[in-house]
Amino acid sequence: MPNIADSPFKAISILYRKSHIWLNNSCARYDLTAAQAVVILIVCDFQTLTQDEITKRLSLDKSVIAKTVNKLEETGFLVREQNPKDKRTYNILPTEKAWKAYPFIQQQIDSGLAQMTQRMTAQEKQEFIRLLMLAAETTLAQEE
Amino acid sequence: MPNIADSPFKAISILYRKSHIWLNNSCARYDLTAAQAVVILIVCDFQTLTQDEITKRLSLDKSVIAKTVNKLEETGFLVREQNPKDKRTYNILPTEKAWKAYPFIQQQIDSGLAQMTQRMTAQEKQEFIRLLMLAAETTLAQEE
DNA sequence: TTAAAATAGTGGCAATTGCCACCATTTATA
DNA sequence: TATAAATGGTGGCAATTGCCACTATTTTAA
Repeated sequence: MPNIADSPFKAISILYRKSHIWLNNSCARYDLTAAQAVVILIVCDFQTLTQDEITKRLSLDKSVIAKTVNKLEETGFLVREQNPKDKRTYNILPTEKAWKAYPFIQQQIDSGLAQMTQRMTAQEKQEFIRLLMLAAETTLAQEE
Repeated sequence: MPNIADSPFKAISILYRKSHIWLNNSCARYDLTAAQAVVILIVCDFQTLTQDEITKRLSLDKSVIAKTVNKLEETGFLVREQNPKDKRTYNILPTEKAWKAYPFIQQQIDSGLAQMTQRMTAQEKQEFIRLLMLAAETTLAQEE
């Protein structure tokens, strides 16, 4: 069957779903799902974030982050600290358990990217990444 | 907040989710969800397909397609015909209602792409599309 | 300073998706 | 030809996500 990925819209869907399947499978050894791994990644990147900051950085609905953070607190990857300056917010912090998983998650995401760009030259790969991020930035700027 | 879409992995997630939100909103006037619209699109593209062919072309799990086709039959967008040559399969056909929605869906997908490539030159856009489809093809080829 | 608006977070519901076990039919093989 | 394997499709369950309505707190404005 030729031209399976015959439109950019379908291509984006395929890349999204496959990359999440990869991450789900590889993170299973840490008892983490892909969605949870991404939250750990970003919290470790910044050391501490409020839920709202995670929401903005991942561009997900705030209720989604609330649920994921909740789960990760239960499973001991994150802790919540009430902010005394603003009682509406929590500071989310990684635990030792999260720091242990962190480099593995980074590596898995890199290797997923390596897989999908396998047939590209180094220059094409670089351009692909640049254009993906430009498209995402453009999309986010249209929110308002 | 600079560099929100600071990784290609996040960029793909954002593009996937936002494009589906757009399609969901615009297709609401036809009482169609984004997932349903995509199935109508592909069935109209080929005039008739089995569920398995839809599955392969969209690279989704076969049970997902079964559920979506089922819904679209209920809502009168598709009809199933038993294949007399192979009693396991159905031929899925668009109804008049699907043909009416078809050009609109095509146009909505184009306009979503136009939005995300707004800040690209024509040449960059073309390259972006080429690389997206190359990445998706590469990903699919790794399935086996 | 009080009332209104904005902000941060929660919980419920529905749609999408993936995985699994399962059934029926067809194809391959011993 | 009988049996095993492959194929096409269904239904259940769980995770992800988006949307909405809601609460509590903080900020703004009258």
